[in-house]
Amino acid sequence: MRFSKQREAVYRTLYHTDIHPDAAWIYAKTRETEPNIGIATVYRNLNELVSSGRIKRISVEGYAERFDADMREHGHMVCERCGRITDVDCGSVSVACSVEGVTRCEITLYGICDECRKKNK
Amino acid sequence: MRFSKQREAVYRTLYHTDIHPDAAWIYAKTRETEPNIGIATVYRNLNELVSSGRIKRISVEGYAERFDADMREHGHMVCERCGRITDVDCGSVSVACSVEGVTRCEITLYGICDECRKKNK
DNA sequence: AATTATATGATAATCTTTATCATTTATTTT
DNA sequence: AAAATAAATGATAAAGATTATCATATAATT
Repeated sequence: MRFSKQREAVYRTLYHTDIHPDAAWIYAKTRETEPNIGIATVYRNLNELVSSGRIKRISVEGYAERFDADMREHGHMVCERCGRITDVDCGSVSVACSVEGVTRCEITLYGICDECRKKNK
Repeated sequence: MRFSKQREAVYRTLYHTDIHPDAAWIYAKTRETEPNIGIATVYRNLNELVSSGRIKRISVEGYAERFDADMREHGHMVCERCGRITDVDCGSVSVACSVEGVTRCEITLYGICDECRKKNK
């Protein structure tokens, strides 16, 4: 796999955020430094970065697919009100439900995040 | 919430399968007993059944949203080759990574299912 | 420098899901 | 039981997300 200017840029965009963005956000953000990049290139590179194990795809109910460049083992907490995703340490858990043939374990918590809880109280 | 013939039919279709199907499958299947039901009605009812806590929505990478009428606590194993979803007992796990504000915990394992492993050996 | 392979950007196409709206079905009220 | 109200339906348009296509551009190899 060649590391083109565009692939580099997409990766860098994702690497420098912790908001677990979707492709549209990554596209807009990457355009700030790479103004001619096309949306297809963003999707293409996200897919290739996922295939090559450099980033993770996160599937969340009710939202477009989101991405994460943090490859350390961790879970996600999805706010059902604002959609924000925050990292959760679930390191020890994946072992507990290991099954034959499993390559990875995704743990996703749904609920209301700190920010949203504060707003409503 | 009123339980119309159509809502009943959609629910029954889902209740009687363990393949964790998507809306298109549920639509086709429900049409066998309810030949005039429209796809919009299927989506509408799936959403309402989810909201009212009668069924679960399952978000899986690379597939349309899928649904499950089994409300007992369990995890899912998604086959990366054939897309099949099978149930996994993870009952004790959700407690282990509880976080403030969390309402539910989804555990999804990705890997290669039994069937697919057999085929390749 | 010529050849080959890979990546790009624009855009069309596809797939999934939701919105709209006139009609139908069910429930309440009179 | 008829009229009035509320909710659900089905057809289809619209929206949103993602992939496919393809001519062009860029990089690697010979």
